Amino acid sequence: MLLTAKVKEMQNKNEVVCYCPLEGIIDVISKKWALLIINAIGNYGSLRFNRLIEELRGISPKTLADTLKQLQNEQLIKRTSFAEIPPRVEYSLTKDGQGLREAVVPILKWAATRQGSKRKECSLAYRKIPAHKIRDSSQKIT
Amino acid sequence: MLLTAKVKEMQNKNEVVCYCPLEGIIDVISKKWALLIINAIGNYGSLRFNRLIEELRGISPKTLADTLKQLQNEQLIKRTSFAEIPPRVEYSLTKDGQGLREAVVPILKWAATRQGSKRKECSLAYRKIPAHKIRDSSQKIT
DNA sequence: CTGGATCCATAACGATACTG
DNA sequence: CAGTATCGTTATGGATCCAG
Repeated sequence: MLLTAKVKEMQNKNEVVCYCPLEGIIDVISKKWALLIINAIGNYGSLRFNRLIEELRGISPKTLADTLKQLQNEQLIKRTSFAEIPPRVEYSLTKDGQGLREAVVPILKWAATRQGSKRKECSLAYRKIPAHKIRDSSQKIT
Repeated sequence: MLLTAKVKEMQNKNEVVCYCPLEGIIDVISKKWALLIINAIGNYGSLRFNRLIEELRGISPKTLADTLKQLQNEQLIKRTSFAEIPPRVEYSLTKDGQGLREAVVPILKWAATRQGSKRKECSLAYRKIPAHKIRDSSQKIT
């Protein structure tokens, strides 16, 4: 049996999962700050630019701006700007963004329990970043 | 209530998941080929170097070698070399590696069903790569 | 056959200063 | 406040040739 035919048959039986949908997304989730940004916004419901700078201790405004734009292009976050003085912009998760935030949890749990992780405490690098904790969205911080 | 205290309380109740275990791992899974390599090996049980080159159409030997080394350091794959002429080396997944392979599936499924994916077929870039299909490990290809 | 060594192009990321 | 502009550093991946 040809490989392609075999794959097709398995796909019909729902035995095959494909990496194709990841195209584009893999470029996003592989970015250093992307998941942390999505999580930070998810933790609070919505966040402003400078608030994100504080949450993601160590990120530069340029990097944050770049990443936010990509996340918008992928429709993972929504940007809402208010015509006020001083200007105000809020970022929140789209439905897709919330979905991604939840889809990542299995990996986190796997990483937490695997053999290689001897760490009990959070590492210094991450302890400085409030956004490294995932909180249930029903328990938003105010 | 202080934020730190709040976090700790939620952690006890298992309501908080932390990104810290990802440190190190995030550098691995974020690499362009890492997930595809793990999946390719998982699809077959074990694979040789040049076989991987074929599966991952487009990867260069250096990139493959580099990535394989990282995956070994993270104990996600195991390298077995046989003292033969010509030399033979086989790569297989460790238990951790299999765990990661499964932990990724939710993200794949999320990506496949989300709004942004209008694609029915696999994109050209991925269609060329046999390893972009996840197969059940009980149905290895021979 | 399995890579190691070398060189190169590009992109990611950061620091800082500045603007509507 | 919410970014942009500019510059520099580093990390990543590819091409090619070579060696045990």
